[in-house]
Amino acid sequence: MNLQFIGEDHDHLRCIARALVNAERVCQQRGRRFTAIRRRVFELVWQQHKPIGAYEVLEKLQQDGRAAPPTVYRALDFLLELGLVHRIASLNAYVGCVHPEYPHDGQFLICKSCKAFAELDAPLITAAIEQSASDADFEVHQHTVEIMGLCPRCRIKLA
Amino acid sequence: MNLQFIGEDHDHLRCIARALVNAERVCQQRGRRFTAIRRRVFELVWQQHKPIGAYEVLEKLQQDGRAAPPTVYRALDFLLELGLVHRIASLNAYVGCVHPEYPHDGQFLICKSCKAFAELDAPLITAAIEQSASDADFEVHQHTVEIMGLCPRCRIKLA
DNA sequence: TTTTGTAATGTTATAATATAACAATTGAAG
DNA sequence: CTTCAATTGTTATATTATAACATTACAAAA
Repeated sequence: MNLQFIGEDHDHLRCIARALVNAERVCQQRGRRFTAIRRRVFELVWQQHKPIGAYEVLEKLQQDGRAAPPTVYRALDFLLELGLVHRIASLNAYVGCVHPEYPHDGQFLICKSCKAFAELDAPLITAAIEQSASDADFEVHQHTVEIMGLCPRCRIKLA
Repeated sequence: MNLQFIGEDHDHLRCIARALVNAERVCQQRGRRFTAIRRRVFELVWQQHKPIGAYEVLEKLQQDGRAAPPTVYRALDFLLELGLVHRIASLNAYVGCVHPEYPHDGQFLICKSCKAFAELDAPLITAAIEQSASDADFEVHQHTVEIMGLCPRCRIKLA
């Protein structure tokens, strides 16, 4: 399964709304509370279709009132645990997960120019990783795949 | 091409010596200076077959005399630029590159238990990434692949 | 409905990782 | 030698993340 980069016509309010419904359902299914803070952090991460840093989330959260780093990191940790957001290790940043129905490692295309990202869940990549690991007699628990380059739109713009 | 995990019989002094010769050659070919500090940092990164943090390198460097963070980060940046070491983003740590003959993105198997790593350069993974990116009309510049799990030895030990 | 225990959040401080800015030194090429 | 660029030294600080402990909120038992 494959998510492409979003286009001009993307209805982001609808997109966030759908993500929120998903998140609520996931929390309910797992018996976890989707508290006000968690919801707010989740919305802030989704508000841009770009990776966002924890301290950037914090700043936005502080516009609503007082908040300190642990508040943000706890919420992010919670969302990560439930697979509602992913962490981009190479950027120290976070993105909303597009299909949190089941836990998974995402694979990410990230545009160096506009910072837009797309989440993949490419069986081909996963299979290649499993194959290579198995050749080395290695047992895979988790993988990080972060692909940097130019998104379709920026390729054209910068051509 | 594929590097497996090292075994009991591994002659690490020889291994480091070979790496140093490689590094010297790479520097010479590219007209860059392999200074005392750079050499020392390179040795320290190679001294363990595990990822090492910048501040861990710093501590060891300080055993020789005074040193501050920028010294370490500059040396690491230099070595990264020449492809003599790789950075493991998910660990904020560094590893020696096993085949610095040409610049490349490594792919890494990292044991959660003993922290040993193996560097892959698996065409299958690279091809899968290229394919997936191309499907999304994305132009790949660089990729990060970090696979966490259990190495062969720890699989047995923990079984 | 009070009690009570756990989960969640608040708060302060600090750890861990990384870079900026500028001064001093070194070393190779002219 | 001189001079210029690369390298290193030094101090300060930015950025990312967590520890530790106090307080609050909430759901379920009594």
